[in-house]
Amino acid sequence: MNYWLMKSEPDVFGIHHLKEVKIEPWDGVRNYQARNMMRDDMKKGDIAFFYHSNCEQPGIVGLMTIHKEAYADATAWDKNSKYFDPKSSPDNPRWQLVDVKYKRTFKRTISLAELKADESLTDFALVKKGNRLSIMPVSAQHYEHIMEMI
DNA sequence: GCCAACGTTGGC
DNA sequence: GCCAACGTTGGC
Repeated sequence: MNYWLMKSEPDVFGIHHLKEVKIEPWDGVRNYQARNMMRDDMKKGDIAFFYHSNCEQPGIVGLMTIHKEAYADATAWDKNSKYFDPKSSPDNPRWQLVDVKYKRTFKRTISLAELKADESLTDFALVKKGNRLSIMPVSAQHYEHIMEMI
């Protein structure tokens, strides 16, 4: 069992959207490190924190599970998609995605400020300077600790 | 293979 | 809206 954190802008796709649709392909990841983690390490049943980025209160807002393991991201060869990438094609897909499934919304947002201030989380990738990865692994210890902060 | 230019992320 | 950080691109 692996734990993850996945970022999304709530104006584009927030946890309330996921709650409505239940299952969603996590499309649009165009970063190799993030792709590789989805492709190589994410397993069905893994748990992921849903993180709201680029918004009034950035932070962790809930939980989801990995519902379907990695497969090709078809938005990459859709010319009308904002995620279009001319270098990807159905024959040679460059990008992949997983399906995520809604699990729960926390009764409050665990803010980035709070996570940064927590001494147990100083080596958590999210709070490190310059981190821009939209998908990152979370250790079991960090997962347990964050769950106790709710 | 180097590196400058450029684009994106995302907090503030 | 600003800008630091950092990834990618492409000329050489």
